[in-house]
Amino acid sequence: MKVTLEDIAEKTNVSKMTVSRVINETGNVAEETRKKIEKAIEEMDYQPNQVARNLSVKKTYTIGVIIPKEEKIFLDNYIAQVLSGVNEVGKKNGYKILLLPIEEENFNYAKYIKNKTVDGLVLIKMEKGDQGLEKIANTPLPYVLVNFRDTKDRFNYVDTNNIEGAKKGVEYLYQKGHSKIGFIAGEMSETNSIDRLTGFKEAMQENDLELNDNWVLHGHFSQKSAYNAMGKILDGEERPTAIFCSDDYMAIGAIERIKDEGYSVPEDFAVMGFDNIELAEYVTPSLTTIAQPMHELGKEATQLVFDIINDKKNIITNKILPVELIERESA
Amino acid sequence: MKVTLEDIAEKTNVSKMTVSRVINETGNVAEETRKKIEKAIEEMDYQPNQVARNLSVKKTYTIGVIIPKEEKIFLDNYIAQVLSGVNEVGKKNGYKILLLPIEEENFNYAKYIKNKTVDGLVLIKMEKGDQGLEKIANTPLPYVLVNFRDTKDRFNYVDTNNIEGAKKGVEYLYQKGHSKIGFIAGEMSETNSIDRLTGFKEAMQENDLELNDNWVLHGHFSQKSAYNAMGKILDGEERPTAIFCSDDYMAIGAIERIKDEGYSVPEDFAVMGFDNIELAEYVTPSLTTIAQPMHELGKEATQLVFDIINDKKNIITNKILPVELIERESA
DNA sequence: CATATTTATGTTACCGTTACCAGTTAGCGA
DNA sequence: TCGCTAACTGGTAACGGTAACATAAATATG
Repeated sequence: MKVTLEDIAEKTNVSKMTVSRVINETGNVAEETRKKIEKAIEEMDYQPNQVARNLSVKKTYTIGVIIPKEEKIFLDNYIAQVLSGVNEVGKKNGYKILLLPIEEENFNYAKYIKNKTVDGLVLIKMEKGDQGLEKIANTPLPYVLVNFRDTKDRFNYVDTNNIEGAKKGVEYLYQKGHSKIGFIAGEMSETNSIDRLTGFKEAMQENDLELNDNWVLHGHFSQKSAYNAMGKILDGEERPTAIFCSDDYMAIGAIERIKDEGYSVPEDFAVMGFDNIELAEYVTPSLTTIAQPMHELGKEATQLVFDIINDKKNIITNKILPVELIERESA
Repeated sequence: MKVTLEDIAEKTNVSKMTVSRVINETGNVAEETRKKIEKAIEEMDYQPNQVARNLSVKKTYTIGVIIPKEEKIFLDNYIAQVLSGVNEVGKKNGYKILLLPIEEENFNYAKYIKNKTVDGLVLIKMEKGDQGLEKIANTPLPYVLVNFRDTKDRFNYVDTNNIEGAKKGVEYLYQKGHSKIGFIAGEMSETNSIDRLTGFKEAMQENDLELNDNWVLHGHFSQKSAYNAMGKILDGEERPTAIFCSDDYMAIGAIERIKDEGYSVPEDFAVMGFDNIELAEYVTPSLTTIAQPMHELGKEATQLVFDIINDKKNIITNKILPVELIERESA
C-alpha cells in the first residue's frame, strides 16, 4: 500500500540517498541508475512523504492566514478579496495557504509558527487590543497584519490610507455642494474604522464645515446597523444632506432606510460608502465609494511575509496603499 | 531559541516520554511530576513541533480543498459559500483547511493524500473529463467532489438537484403565463450545467411547451456571456417572453442587455437565474431564482470526507441536496 | 603513469515526536 | 512477609525523509 524511499531503494539495489537525489535532482547520479530509479518510482507510484520532508528541512512551504471567527467568513467580500491576493502570491512562490480560524480564548498566534505548522502568517482584520497581538509584537517571526494600523509601529502591517480616503470622501461631497454631512461609523475596535472617523472629522474641520454631533453615529460594519442609525438621523430635527458611511454594506443599509422612509438617493440625501465591494456597482443607486485595493492588500502582505522569511526585512515594516474615489450614482 | 521535548525533559530530570504524556494527557503521571513539567513548559514557552507529531501519528488534521485556478477565486460567490461550509465543519472537527489550487498540467489530486499533506480532499467545481478524476475514481481515499454529478457513481460527490431545479423554474414560468421560454446555458464541461439544460428540456416537454432551438443558447457562466446571448435572442424574429439562465450572474447579464435595448424586466421579458448568490437580492429588479444550498454543500461534503476517514463509509457515496425556488421581482 | 579531481554512491546521524515494551516502586490483601 | 496489581517512569525503535561526510570508481592532468 504505502511506498517509501526505502522500498524504491531496495527494489533498485541502491541506497535511499541515491533515490532521494533523483527525486530532488540534487547531486550527481549516473544516467543509467537514474532511469532505473525513475522507472521504479513510476511503477510503484511513489509519492515522497511531505511531512517527513518538512521535518527534515524545517520548512512547510505553507503560509497561514488567521481569519476572524465568523461563520460565513468568505462571504465578507473584503476578506474574500484579501484572500485572493494572499492565494495568488502564495501560489506564485510555490506555497500553500492554510486557513486558521481564531480559536476561542486562544490568541497565541505565534504558536503556529513556533510549532512549525506554517512558515509565516497573514492576520486579517485583527481587533485593536487583541491579546495575541501583544505577544507577537516585535518578534522576528514572519507575520504581517492586514487591515490594521499601529501608530507606534510595533507590528508589521499593510493597510490602506483610510484617513486620506475619508478626507477624499468629504471633499467630494463638499464639492457636490454638501456642507451638512453626517457620518455612520463602524466598530471602534478596528483601526481602520477609527481612522475613517478621524479622517472625516479632520476633513470637516479643514473645510470649515460644521461638525454636528447628532449626525455622527456609531454602529458596526453591517447593513442593519446602518439602517438603524440612518433612522435616528432621519428622526432628528435638523438633518444632514449627505451621509458618509464607514463601509459599503452600511451605505446599502442607509440607502435602504432612506428609501423606506419615502426619500430618494441622491436627490434627497447623498450617500457614500467605503471599500468598493462587488455589490457596490450592482445596487440601485450604484454606490459612490472610496475604493480600497483589497486584492492588493493581500498580495502586498503576503509578499512582505516572504521578504521576512527570506530575511530581506529584519525590522518592523509597514506599507500604506492608496485609495481611490469611485464616482457612481449615490452621491 | 527553539525548545524541544528533550529540553523540557532535561530541565525537569525526567524522560521525554513523561513530558510527552503530560502534554497529551495520556497514561499516568504523578501529580508532582506533572506540575514540575507544566511549570517548565510554561517557563520555556514550549510548543510541540506539529510536523514531528504528524510524522509520528501519521495524521495531519488537515483537509485540503482543490479549487479552480482562476485568480480571484474567492470572489466567486458560489465557491466562497461552499468554502464557508467546508471551513465550518472542518473547524468543528478540529481540522484546518488547506487551499490547494489546481496546478498547471498536474491533475494528480490523490498525491496530496498519498504524500500526507492532508488527510482528505474536497474538490470544488471539477470539470467533466478532468484527467485527475479518472485517477482518483474508485479509490478508497477520503475525497469528495462538490458540484459534480456522475451517473455511473464512480465518485464520491455531493451535488444539488439541478435537474429538479430547472424543472421548478420552467414550471414557475409556465404558471406565470409564459409558454415561450428561452434558455441560456453555461459551460457544458460542468455537469450541473448539463443537468440544468436537461431539466429545462424535460420540463418543456412535460408541459407540452414548444422548444425553440433559437432560444436555447450556449454560453459560459458569466455576466458578459449572457449579455451577448441575450442580444442574439432579442435580434431574432420570434422572441420568447421568458428567459431562464443557468446561473445568477448570467441572469444579471441578460437583464442588463434587455434594459440596454430599451425593454424592461419582468414586464417585457421575465428572467430567472439559478444559485441565489448574494447579489441576487440586491440587483434591480431582484432576481427570481432557484436557490442552491451552497453552504450546505460544503458542509455535507466535508462531513462525508470525515466519515470516510473514520471508516464509516467504505463504498462510493453521494448525496443530492434539494433546491428551492426564491420568488422575487425578475419573473 | 602517478596523482589530482570529479562523479557516483553509501553510511551515519538527525529532524522531534509517539508507540511499544519493560522495569521499578508502592500499596494492599492473604 | 509474600505476592500481585496498579501507578509511574524510562529506553529504544520507529515515522520517512535529508544533510554531511566518507569512500570508491572514473576521468582528467601534467
